[in-house]
Amino acid sequence: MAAQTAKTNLSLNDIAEALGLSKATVSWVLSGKGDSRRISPATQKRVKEFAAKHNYQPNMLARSLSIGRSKTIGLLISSLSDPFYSSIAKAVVSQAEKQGYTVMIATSESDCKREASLVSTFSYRKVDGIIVTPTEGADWVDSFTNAGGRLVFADRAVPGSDIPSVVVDNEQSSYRLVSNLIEKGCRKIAMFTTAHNLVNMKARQAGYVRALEDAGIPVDTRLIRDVTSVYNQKMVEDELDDLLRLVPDLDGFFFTTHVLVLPTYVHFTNRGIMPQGGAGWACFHSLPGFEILLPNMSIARMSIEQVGARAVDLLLENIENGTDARGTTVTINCEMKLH
Amino acid sequence: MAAQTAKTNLSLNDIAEALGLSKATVSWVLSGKGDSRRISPATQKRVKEFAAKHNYQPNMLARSLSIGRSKTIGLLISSLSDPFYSSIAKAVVSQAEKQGYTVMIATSESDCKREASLVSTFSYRKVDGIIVTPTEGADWVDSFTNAGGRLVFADRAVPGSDIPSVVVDNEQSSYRLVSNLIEKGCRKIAMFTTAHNLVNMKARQAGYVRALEDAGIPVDTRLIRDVTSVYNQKMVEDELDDLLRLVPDLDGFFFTTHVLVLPTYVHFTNRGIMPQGGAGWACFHSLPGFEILLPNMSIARMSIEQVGARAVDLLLENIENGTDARGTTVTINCEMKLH
DNA sequence: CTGAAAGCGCTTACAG
DNA sequence: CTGAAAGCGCTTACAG
Repeated sequence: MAAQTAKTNLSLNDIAEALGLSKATVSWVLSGKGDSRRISPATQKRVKEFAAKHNYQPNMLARSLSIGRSKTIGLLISSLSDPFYSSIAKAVVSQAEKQGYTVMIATSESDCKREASLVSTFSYRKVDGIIVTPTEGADWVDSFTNAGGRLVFADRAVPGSDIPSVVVDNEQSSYRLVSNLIEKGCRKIAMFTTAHNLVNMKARQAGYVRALEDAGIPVDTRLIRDVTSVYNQKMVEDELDDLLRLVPDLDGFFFTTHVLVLPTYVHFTNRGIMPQGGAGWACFHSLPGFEILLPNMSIARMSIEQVGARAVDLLLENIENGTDARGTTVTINCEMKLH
Repeated sequence: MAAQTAKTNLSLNDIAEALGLSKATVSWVLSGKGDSRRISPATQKRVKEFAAKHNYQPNMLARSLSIGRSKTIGLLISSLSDPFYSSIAKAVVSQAEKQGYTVMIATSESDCKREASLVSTFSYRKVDGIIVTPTEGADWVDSFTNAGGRLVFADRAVPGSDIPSVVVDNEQSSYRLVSNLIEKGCRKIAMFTTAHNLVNMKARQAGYVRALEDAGIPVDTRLIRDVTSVYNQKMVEDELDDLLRLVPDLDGFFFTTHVLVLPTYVHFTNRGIMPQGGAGWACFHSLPGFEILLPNMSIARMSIEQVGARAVDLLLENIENGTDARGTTVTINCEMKLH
């Protein structure tokens, strides 16, 4: 309203000049070190009041450049459209904020060229460290850490690497899910999966196999189904039809991922096989609506938020203590909803 | 492996010294202005090779401080767990990246105190501009823009404000959804909503009302239902039961938001009212699984990605041209899936 | 109790 | 064709 020219923010220097003090003095009091520097209360008061009155905003760029720390971390996740990754992002952002850090975010789209280039962007921008859900064959890691970069992996660890990681206990949780089905009397339990070559998927399959073996049930490979494209309903249906044809008396279902559940639900319903609220089903991870649609399904709910939060803790710990936590792996247990 | 000390990144100065040149010269060639500055090809070659060999990474902090631009934008959304907002984030991040900008992200959790404080964090950090999905009564706007800050609103505009905004055409899309139901013969169309005081919800209700009026159907307020807590299944059910009791012959359903659909679906199914794949239903926005569960439901699919992308375009345009686009409102139309 | 000065790593008029 | 110098806005030994 008032015809005032947009006042560009004043600097430490402006305050110093206006008050007839040195930049140093102003800097000390504004950074809360006035008392320890034994600056007179009167001066401190003048400075603080002036700063408040004129709404002084320190320039973090300058500060960061000066102290060599930016209080910024980079987050590099595979995707932001997948609720799984956006949950990680949510947790990372909120945990970082608690500790006074701001997060820069980028998505690799599971492309390792992009990943490498985005990591280097973060580097340029002098983030204090990065958190990444690594793609297959990330080759930037060594050069990044050799240059002094701090890094923690979230969700996936890279086999053979000693970069600190926060992961979910895929094998054990799958084991418990499948064991639960067995306890309920299931004997012919199908395993429905996708992208079965990914580390996490392998671990889930291992849990499935171990549960069967521990129960003395032979593994029937006809029951293990990998669908290439989850979003191709036809593919899913063909796989299911084939499965039902070969093993018509299957009595249990273990989904290695939530995304396979709904297509199966619909196809079964259409075929007249009522899912009975998911009794005899078990699923890794959940989707909004499952508790309504499939109240009887057993679920291993990944505490994704914990993955994100712990990753931040681990990273900031390293940053602030100058450590690197090589070889550390934090394993987050799933929250089990068993029947 | 090699017992090499972590080589901290070299600076412009290091290069200059190593090559016996001035920082200026090095800076010119590395920033691609070597030719226009008429620096000898030989020198340019030496500099570039040296930089490449030693993997020189410019310090963006220093660069930003020097030129007064950070090539960074701030994104402040309500939440990251809601797919709607994470889609905005996705679009913003990818569009910004295309133009060489990095995004800092924060979530307001719809708390306007937090919002104000996070905006000011972005300010400190000297982002070139911010994109925000504003909460009710955002009071930081004037002081932010008066200080020269650039800003565009996404998803919601603030009534009475002339801050550039990118919004979805809530009223018109709702109108079309409801008109579609009417064309199909529905006459007693319930409207199921939540948080009906939010700008966007009001607009959707307005579209509903206008569609009815244009068709000469009187608005029956008993058909308009607002549920306070969407995640309280009991509340939703009570509201539905009450509705069915008062208007047992209702023949259509307009959901102002996708989150209300699944609870209704389940409750209806339990009550023996078959949703018939959503025939006679219309919904604002979608959820994964709807196309499978409710293939006959009409849907207004917000092009959220477009909202994010256009917001970035608008912001960067302003940043690079020094304009402010006051009063501009970009309206994104929904993609309609009608039956 | 406070200040003058150097430094963080860039950019960019200004000179020659 | 290239360099010396000032500046961006901070912090922090060092002096007194």
